[in-house]
Amino acid sequence: MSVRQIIPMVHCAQPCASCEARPYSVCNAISDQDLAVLAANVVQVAVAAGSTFIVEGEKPVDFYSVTRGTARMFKMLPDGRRQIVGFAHIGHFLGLAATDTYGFSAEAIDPLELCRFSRPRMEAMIADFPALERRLRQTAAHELVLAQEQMLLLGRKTARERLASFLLAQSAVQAVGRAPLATVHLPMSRLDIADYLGLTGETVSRGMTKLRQDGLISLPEPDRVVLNDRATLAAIANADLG
Amino acid sequence: MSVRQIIPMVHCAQPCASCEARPYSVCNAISDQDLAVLAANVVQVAVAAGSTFIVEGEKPVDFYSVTRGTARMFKMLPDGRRQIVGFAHIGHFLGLAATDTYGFSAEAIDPLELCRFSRPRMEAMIADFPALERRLRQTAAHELVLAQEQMLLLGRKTARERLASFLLAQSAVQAVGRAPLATVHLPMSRLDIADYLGLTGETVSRGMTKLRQDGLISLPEPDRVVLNDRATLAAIANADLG
DNA sequence: CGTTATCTTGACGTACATCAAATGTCGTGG
DNA sequence: CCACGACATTTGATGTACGTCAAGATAACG
Repeated sequence: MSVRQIIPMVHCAQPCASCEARPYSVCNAISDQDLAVLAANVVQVAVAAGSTFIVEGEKPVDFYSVTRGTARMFKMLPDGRRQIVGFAHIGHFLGLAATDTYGFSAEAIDPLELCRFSRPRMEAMIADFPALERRLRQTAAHELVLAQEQMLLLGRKTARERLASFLLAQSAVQAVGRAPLATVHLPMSRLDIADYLGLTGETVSRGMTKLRQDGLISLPEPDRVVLNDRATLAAIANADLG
Repeated sequence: MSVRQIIPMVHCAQPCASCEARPYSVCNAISDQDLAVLAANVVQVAVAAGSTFIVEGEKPVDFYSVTRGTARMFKMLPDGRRQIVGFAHIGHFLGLAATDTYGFSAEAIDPLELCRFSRPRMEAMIADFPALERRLRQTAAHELVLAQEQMLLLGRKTARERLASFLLAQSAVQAVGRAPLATVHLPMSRLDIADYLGLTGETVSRGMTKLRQDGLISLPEPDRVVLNDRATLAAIANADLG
C-alpha cells in the first residue's frame, strides 16, 4: 500500500499532440504550435493501483495531470481517521492545492497514468504562456466551488442525501463531453466512498441497499450503479423533498 | 436581514495608496506607480451589519475586497439548513469561487467596508498586470488548501476537535502580521460558528463551556475568548491526544 | 425597566457509528 | 476445473455523540 511503484513510461515522439486527456485538461490552454514546448517539459509515468505518488506534508516538487485511471486525494489524522478530499479522473490537474508542502496525499485507485511536470519548469511555462496562468486560476476557482459544495454536503446533509449527491456527481464527471450515461462505474471501494462522504463503509452499504430497494438505482455489481430515477435522486440530493 | 443596505462611500483622492487592507490583500500585487489604475477601477462601499451583498445563484457581476469588518459566506438548502463556507476578514478577496453564478451568498456580520470591482474592469486589469493574475491564482490555491482542511474537520473531527481547530484558526487569522494575541474576538454568533463547524448552537455552547471548565480557555464575554493553553488546544485540534 | 435576541443548561431522542457475523468475489495453486 | 484463503461487501445488534425540544439566564436596547 505505502510502497511506491511509479514507472516512467517509454518516451513517445509527440505525447501531447495525440493525448486523449488534452481536451479535458489544462494543457488545452497551450496552442498546437506551442505543443512541443509542453511535450519537452513533461514526463509520462504509470502508477500501480494502491500506490502513493503524493505525500501530504512533503515538499511540492511536481504537478501532475491524469491521463488515465482514477486517484484518491486524502488527508489523515494521527489516529488513522481519513478524509478523501476528492477523486481525480482523466484531465484532472493535481498539485494546485499546496502551500509550502502538499496539502494532501494521493494514491492510484486503479492502474493510473500521469503526466508529471516539475514545478520550476511548470512555473517557467506559466510565465511564458499567460493563457496557462489564466487556465490554472480558473481551474483553482472551479475546484473551490466544488470544495464549498462538499462542505455543504459534509456539514449539513444526511447520509441518504450525501449518497444521492455522490452518485449524480460521479455520473456527471464520467460524462465529460458525452451525454450522461445511465450506468455509472465506481472504481473506488465502499470505504473510499465513506471517507469521501464523512460516513462509514457500513452506512454507505446500507444506504445503497435502501436506494436499490426504493427502485432509484440498480446494482448489477457492487462497482456498477444504474441510475433509474435521476429526478428523484436530484430531489433527494438537494433536499427538495424527502 | 434580506434587505440590502449598501451605501457608496465618499470618494477619496488616493483610496488605494493609504489603504489599510492593501498589505493583506491581492491589491499589493499592483506596484505603487500603477496604483492610480487600481483606484480608478474601485468603488468603496459600506454594508450594514446583517445585510446581504452577494446572493448565491445570481450572475457574478462584481469582485470584492474586504477593507474593514467581517462577512460570512454561506450556502443554503431549500429547507433552511445553512453551511457557512468561510468568514471574510480584512484583506479577503471575494468572488473567485464563482462559475456562471455565485457559488455562495455573503452577509455582513458587523459594519463592513468593501472595495467593489466590476468583473469586466477587473478582468481587464488582470490582462494588463500578470502579477495580479498570478496573485489571484495563489489566493485561489490557498483558499483551496483551507477548504480541504475544513473538509477534514467536517467529515472526520469530533465537536470538541472542531471547536479547538476553530479557535486556533481564528486566533491565527486575527494575527496577520502581528504576533498571535492570547485573547480572540469572535464577531460571529454561536449559531454562525455552529453552521461553520457543522454543529448546532447548543453543541457549540456546551463545547465552549467544557473547554472553559477544563481550563483551556476563558470566556470573559461570549464574544471574547482567551486561549490559556494553545499547546493542548492544538493537540485536541489535530487529534494528537484526547 | 420591560422587550427581545442570544447564550447557556437540562432532558430526551435519533441517525449514524461500532462491533460482529454472514455472504459474496476473486485470484491462486493443486 | 475446482478448492481454498483473503478481502470487500452486506446485514444484523447495540451503543453513543450529537441533535432536538424546552426552559432559564444574560445581555442589548429603547
